[in-house]
Amino acid sequence: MRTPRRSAVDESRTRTALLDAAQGLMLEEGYAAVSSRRVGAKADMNPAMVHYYFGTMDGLFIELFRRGAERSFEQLTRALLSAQPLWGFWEATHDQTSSAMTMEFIALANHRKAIRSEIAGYSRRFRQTQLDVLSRVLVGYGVDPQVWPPVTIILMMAGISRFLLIEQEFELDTGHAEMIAVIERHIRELEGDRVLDPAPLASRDG
Amino acid sequence: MRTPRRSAVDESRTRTALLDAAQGLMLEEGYAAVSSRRVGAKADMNPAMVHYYFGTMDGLFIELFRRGAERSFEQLTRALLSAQPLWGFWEATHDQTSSAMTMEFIALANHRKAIRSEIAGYSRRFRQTQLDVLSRVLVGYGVDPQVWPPVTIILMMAGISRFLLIEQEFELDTGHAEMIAVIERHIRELEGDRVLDPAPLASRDG
DNA sequence: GTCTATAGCTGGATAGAC
DNA sequence: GTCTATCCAGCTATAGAC
Repeated sequence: MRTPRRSAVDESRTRTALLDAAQGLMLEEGYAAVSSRRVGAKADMNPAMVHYYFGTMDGLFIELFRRGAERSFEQLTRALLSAQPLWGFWEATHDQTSSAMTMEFIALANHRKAIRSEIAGYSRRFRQTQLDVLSRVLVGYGVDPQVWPPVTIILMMAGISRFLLIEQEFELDTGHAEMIAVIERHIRELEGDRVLDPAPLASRDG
Repeated sequence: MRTPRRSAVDESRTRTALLDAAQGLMLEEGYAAVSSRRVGAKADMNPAMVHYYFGTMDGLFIELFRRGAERSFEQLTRALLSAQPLWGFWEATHDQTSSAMTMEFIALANHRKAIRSEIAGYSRRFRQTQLDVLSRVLVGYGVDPQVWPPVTIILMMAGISRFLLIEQEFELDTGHAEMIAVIERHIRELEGDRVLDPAPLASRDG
């Protein structure tokens, strides 16, 4: 009997507007801009609403993190279950918004301990899912796990992708095209050309 | 006739103590903990000293960033000019303190524009130096630049290293050992076993 | 160079009216 | 659910004594 995932208050339009406002501020000006007053102003609402819906600012941050994480997890799952899981995963790691939010939360975690454990928990879950699916996929492609353990391929793609995204925010792009080309060459060797919007398998031949 | 690099005020003990205090706070509690009051308290000094030495908080942050960047640059140069430049570079990317500070400054840059251009400028300089040296080195090792352009090797090592460091701060280490093993296996193929504290070439048979 | 004092602002949180 | 009013804390920055 845990807390129900969705209470009445979770679905309120006001609540969603506050989360949206907080996310906007975080992306545009960093987490330090996310104050109850500024969130209220951006959502055209009274600052006191933040406390009514989330209690404390920590509460707001945690709910915002969870909302984003759940969305990313759905995106990840869809990517991994598609016909080209490697391509899907690689593209999922490019999500600019999600990556920028993650960076802010990582910085936040330094002085908000509740955020820290939230991030750690979700990260474990993400990694496990990636590993479960891609381990099977890579073995299927004939990649020798002694030479390239699946987890290293995941860490490489995730790490490089995030690094490039961060650099992009500073208008640095030296070598980015070459880096992407090298990675995609390897993906292509395993999984063929990227097929955009591939038809679901079930619909083939009706 | 630009501003001289080192004025009298630059070498003051007080100034150094303030920078040290700011750095400590930043690492322990994140950039948001770096206020003139807290820096003053940590350095056992009056908060007004911060404004005397740095003018504004932005001034403090910029000087702190530069001090760290200069130190890292010296470390990088030493690593690249050593007998095993690839090993040296790889190890330089592991600097926990430097990486954590960089993360904080990246987050800061989101709402402090002066920081943003400071980071971009130094990053370009770092990348250029890495590229100049490692391009020659890798060609010397016989790495085909058509298949593995030097810049991709740099980006891979830097990106992966930072990713692992971030995860470590959240007590995540799944696959880290395997990832490091794979990278070091490749470095070893090019540059042999790591020789710790190698004697300078000049002293051999000297 | 160092300190006190203080102006002026922004923020978190709550009580209580409606 | 929403809003007003308010308390208290912490912050930057400056003026001016020593």
